[in-house]
This record gives sequence, C-alpha cells and structure tokens, in this order.
Amino acid sequence: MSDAPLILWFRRDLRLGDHPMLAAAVATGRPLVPVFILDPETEAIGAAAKWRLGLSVAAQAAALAKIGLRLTLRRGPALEVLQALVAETEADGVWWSRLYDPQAVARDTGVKAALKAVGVDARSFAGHLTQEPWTVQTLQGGFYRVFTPFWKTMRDMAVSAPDPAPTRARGMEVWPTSEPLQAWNLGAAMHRGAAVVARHQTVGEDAARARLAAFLDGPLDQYGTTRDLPGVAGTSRLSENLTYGEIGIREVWHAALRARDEGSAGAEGFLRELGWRAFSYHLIHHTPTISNQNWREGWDDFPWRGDTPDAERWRRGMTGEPFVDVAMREMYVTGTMHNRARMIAASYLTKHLMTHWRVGLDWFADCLTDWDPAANAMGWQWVAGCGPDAAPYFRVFNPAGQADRFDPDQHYRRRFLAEGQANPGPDAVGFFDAVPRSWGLRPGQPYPAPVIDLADGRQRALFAYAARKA
DNA sequence: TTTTGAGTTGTTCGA
DNA sequence: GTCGAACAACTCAAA
Repeated sequence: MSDAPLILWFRRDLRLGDHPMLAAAVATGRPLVPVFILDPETEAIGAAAKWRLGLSVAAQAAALAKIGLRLTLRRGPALEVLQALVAETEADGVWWSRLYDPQAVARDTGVKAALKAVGVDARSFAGHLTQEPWTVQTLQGGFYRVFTPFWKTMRDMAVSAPDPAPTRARGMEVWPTSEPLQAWNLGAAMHRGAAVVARHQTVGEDAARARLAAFLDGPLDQYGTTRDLPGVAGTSRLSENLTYGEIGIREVWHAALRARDEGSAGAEGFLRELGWRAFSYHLIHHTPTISNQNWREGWDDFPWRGDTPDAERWRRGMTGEPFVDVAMREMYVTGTMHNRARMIAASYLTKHLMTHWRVGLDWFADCLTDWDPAANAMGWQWVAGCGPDAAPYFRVFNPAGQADRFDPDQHYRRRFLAEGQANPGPDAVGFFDAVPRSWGLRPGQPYPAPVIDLADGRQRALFAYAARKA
C-alpha cells in the first residue's frame, strides 16, 4: 500500500461534507495535497462567475485549513500544473470530482490519459449529481429526451447517504508553494459591479447549509405557489452554491426527502426542481452539442437575428418592458435571476426580439454568479423552442400578462426599477452602480419607451415559428 | 412492430 | 370576471 501523497484537484466541489473523493482520500491515511488550478478553461468562464469563484476558493482554503490541509493555488494548463506537482511532492495519485460539460470533459479526459500513461493513479469520482448521467436509462437502455419519464425513473433511484465531512486529515510536512489568490485578480472583468453583487452573495459550505436549513424551515411549505413569485423569497436560491459545489447535492436531496416524509407540502415540488438540474446534466452528457448548437434538427435555418441594438437594450435592462428590464437588473444587482424572470427575459429576447438564443446564453454566462453550463444550455434552448420538450410553437410569454399574474403587487418591479419612484430602494439604485459607466445610465432618467409593441412582436414570432417547416 | 398516451412553466377569444 | 376551447402537429417512451 502506497504511502505517497495524493493530489486532490478541486474544481466545482468546494466543500468538505458530502464529498466522495475527499472522504475516500482521507480514508487512505496518506498525505493529501489539495490544489486549485486557474487553467485556461477556468479563465474562460464569465466575469461574474469568475469573481464569485474566487470567493468560493477562499472559503474552501479556510475550510481545508481547519482540518489540517493547505490549498495550493497554481496557474497554468491543468496537466502541466499537475505534472509539476506530482514531481515536486512525489505524489503517485491525482484525484478529482467529475464534471460533465464538454469543455471540462475534454480537458479531464486528456489529463487522465496523460497521467495514467506515466503511472499516476488518476481517478475521477462522482459527487456533483445524485446519479451519474448515464445510469438513468429508458427501458430500452437509451437516454431520455423528455423530462417527465426521466423524472419518474430518476426519483425512484437510490441516492447514497452523504459522507460526513472529515474533521482531520493528514497533510504534508513541507507544502508546495502556492500563488496568492489576490494575484489572480479574478474580479477584474467585473469592474465596479462586484461591489454591488457582493452584497447578495452567500459564500461557502457553512453558509450554504444554513441557507438550505432556512429554506426547509421557511418557504418550502408554500413552495408550490411562492416559488413562482419573483417578488417573494420563495425559492431555495441554492443554485449559487450548487454550481461551485459549496454544498453537496446528496445532502440537499436527502434533506428534501426528510422534509417530504415529515409532511412538508412543497418538498415534492422542490425535489422535482432538483430533477430538472439532473435532467440538464443527463442531456449535456448524452448530447454535448446542446451547449452551442440547436438541439433539435431543422432549426439551423430559422431566421433568428444576431446581436442587434435591440439585443443591446435587452442586455442593458432598457427595453421599456418592465418585467424584462427588472429581470435583467436583478441579475446585475444580485448575480442571479428568479426562475420565472429567466423565462420571461429569455422568451422576450428569442421571440419578441427574434434573437438567437446563443446571444442570450452568452450574456447570462457573463453575468450570473450561479452560472451552470448544463442548466443554461437546456433552459435557453427550451425557451427558444429548439430544445427538449415538444412545446407548442405558439407558447410566447406575454411579459405584461406575466407581470400581472406573478407580480400582482409589484414588489418585484419596485425592488429593482428605480424609474418612476420618488424614493427607490437600494437594489433599484444599485443597478446604476453595478453596470458599466459606458452605458451612461443614471437614476432619474426617464424610463424608455418599449423596443417593440408586444402584440407586434408576438405576431412576428408566431409567424416565423409557424412558417419554420412550411 | 405498431399503437397508444402523454408532453414544465402560455395566450387569446368568445361565451 | 371566469372558464373552456383553440392554437398543430410531433416526438418520446412504454406497452
């Protein structure tokens, strides 16, 4: 049995509990060398996500320190960094938790092959999902393209109990050198937005767990109704933590199961939402092109517009359509956007403004602190009509009608829209502090006239969608 | 192989 | 104001 050090390559699994790889590593009793690598793939993520990742890495470094480990920070191509660390520490293994988006898979496949070729025990573990995507299968052994049958299969599959967080681990006598996190300047592309968004972040494993507990004790019972109201704090908001792995999905799953068994009315609905997350990973595993190509065939000739001045007004939260603008502003101020608001903002861009879904996806990737490659690829394609779910083509959200239905008392709009208010609150004003100065936006300016008449936009979209196959 | 039932999230119109 | 029908046709998954 080897007593050589093990290198633990952390990526989107920045926690200690419910961590199969870490639990297995600690159980070996061998010296552990945790590392986080700022590689080109990580450099390429969006501005807000990269900034937020820095907070998560710092929290993980502090958490590891408490159990006797030091997180080494290195910059460079992952394979080169890992090979150098293997040489420096005389480690004979490199372990990590699996990721599933195509960029990560391509990188990890190469890393694993190259390390194995020189005799290093390169090993990947589950941990990001309740089930590995390929283990959910139709009776014929294929994969699911429709949510409901996927869900019916997945919800009954066993989910192993979360591993307890290790309280102590064996470290190195001499640690490898580490770069200072500040030197990476992960918030550089956020410009002045970081100061605003920072007020709304809940960072690290302890905070994520407290957030889960507060959700289970509070909004969960009413989840069926309040989860659709963007002016009410009715959702778990755990996407921010799940995307960096600050809390384990098995821990969340089992907590929701317990709540259901204790009679919480909203638990089933919440579990179902976790099912949607799983479904998006199921899809990106089986059809990786979902992240940048139309998932359904026959959509490549659809007359979507590219990046236009209208799309720029959408990005700036200045379309003149309040629900849409409020949604976009929520994103700049908080780093996230309510689920229903995402549907409205995306539907407006792809249907009323007839803009290619990739324009919207790219912008979300740059602005969301809870950016998730699988969930966003599925979600944008679903809204645009070229993704999973045989949605009727005539499903076009009416932002005004949706506002009446889901924001009847205007809490959401008042919170994030300063125009027209004598004393706008901090989040409404925060928008003007968060966005680039070059946009030239100031509170007190008049609210813009609509980019497009809703009825005209709807008719244009319906016509184009109806004509698609004609 | 063929058949069958079902499919996240909507809107509008007219009774 | 409320409610049901119409908006089309196709794909998916299982029997």
